[in-house]
Amino acid sequence: MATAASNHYSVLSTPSSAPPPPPPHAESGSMQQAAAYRDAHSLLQSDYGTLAGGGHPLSHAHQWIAALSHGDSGTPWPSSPLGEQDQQQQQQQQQQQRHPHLTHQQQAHHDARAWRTSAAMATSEGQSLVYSQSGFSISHHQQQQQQHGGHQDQSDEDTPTSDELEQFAKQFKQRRIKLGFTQADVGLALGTLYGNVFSQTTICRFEALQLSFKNMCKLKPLLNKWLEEADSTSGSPTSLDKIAAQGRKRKKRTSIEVGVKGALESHFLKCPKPGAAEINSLADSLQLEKEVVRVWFCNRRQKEKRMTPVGGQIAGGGEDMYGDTPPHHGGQTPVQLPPLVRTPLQEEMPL
DNA sequence: ATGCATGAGTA
DNA sequence: ACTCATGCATA
Repeated sequence: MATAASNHYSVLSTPSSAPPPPPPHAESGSMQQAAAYRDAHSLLQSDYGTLAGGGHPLSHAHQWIAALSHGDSGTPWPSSPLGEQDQQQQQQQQQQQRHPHLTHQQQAHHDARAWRTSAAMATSEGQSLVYSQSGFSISHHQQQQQQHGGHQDQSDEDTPTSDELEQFAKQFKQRRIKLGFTQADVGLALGTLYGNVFSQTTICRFEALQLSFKNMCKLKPLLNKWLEEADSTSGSPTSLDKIAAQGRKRKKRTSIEVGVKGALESHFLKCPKPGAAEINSLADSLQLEKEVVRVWFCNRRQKEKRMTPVGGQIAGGGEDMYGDTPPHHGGQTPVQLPPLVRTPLQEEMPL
C-alpha cells in the first residue's frame, strides 16, 4: 500500500496545509472548443488520481530537499495545483493502438527518429505528406499524399505537418509581438482562458520549434485560440493573478563545465543510452553525481528528438541512430511517417 | 533562450 | 529506468 507520505519531498512540517485541488476546468463562457478538446483527452486519460494515492518508488530521493523551514513554513513544493492540472491532459495521445483503423486521424509517429529519417529523404518544400495510422503495411513504401485534394484546415483540426507547424509558429510569434505580449503573458493567458497554464519556456520553445512534433501539435490549437482571442479583444482586461510560486525548492541547477560537457558529448556519441554501470563510471570519472549524469543523458536524448535538432546532425541512415531500438513487431510495422523537417536555417524577422 | 530538473506514465 | 512534457533558474 502506498503511504500517504509517498512524496519524497514531503518535508512539510505543517500537515495543516493541504489545499484542496481546485477544479481545473475553465469557467463557463470561455470554453468553446476547448472543452471538447479537453474532454476528449479526459476520456483517454485518467484524471489526477495518481497523485492521490501515488506511491512513488523513486530511488533518488535526495538531499536537495531543502528544508525551507524559515519564512513560510508550510508551503510544500508539490502543492502546486495548477502545476498538476495541466499535466492531466498532456500525455494522452500516447496510446496508439495498432488497429486497422481507417480513420482520418493520423496520430503521427512514435519516435522522432522516424520522422527525421523520412524527412531526410523528402524534399523540404511545401508538400503535405499525409500518413496513415499504424497497423498497416507501410514499411517500405510510404506516404500517400493528398487526402482531400485541396485544403486542410489547420485551425484546430487534423494533424498538421511540420511545415505547417513551422509556419504557424512563425506567424504566432509575430502576431504575439505585434500585440505586445510576452511569451510569459501568453502562457498565463492560456491558463486563464482554458485552464492550461504554460511557462515562458514552453511558449518560447514552441515558437522555436524546440518541442517534439507531438507536443507541437498539441499546443498549436491552444495557441491558435489565444491568438484569435488576443487580436479580437485587443483592449480587454486580461489581468490575472499569477499563481503563487511554489515554496518548495528544487535542486540547485548543476553547472556542468564545458570540459565535462565535452566528455559527456563524446560518450553520448558512442553510447547515447548508457547503462547504470556506465553512468556510474562516467559519473565517477567526471566527478559528478550519478543522477546528474543520468539526467544529462535523458535531456540530451530529448534534444535529439526535437523538431529542430541540435547542431545539425540528422540521421539519414534509414535505421535508427542508436541501433537499439526495438525493430518491428514481427508482423506489422508501426512505422508512422511523420511530416518532414525543414532546415532550421530559415530565419525571418519581418517586423 | 537554454540547461538542468521533476514527475507522470510506461515498458 | 526510460520517455515525454514541462518548468525553474540562469546565461
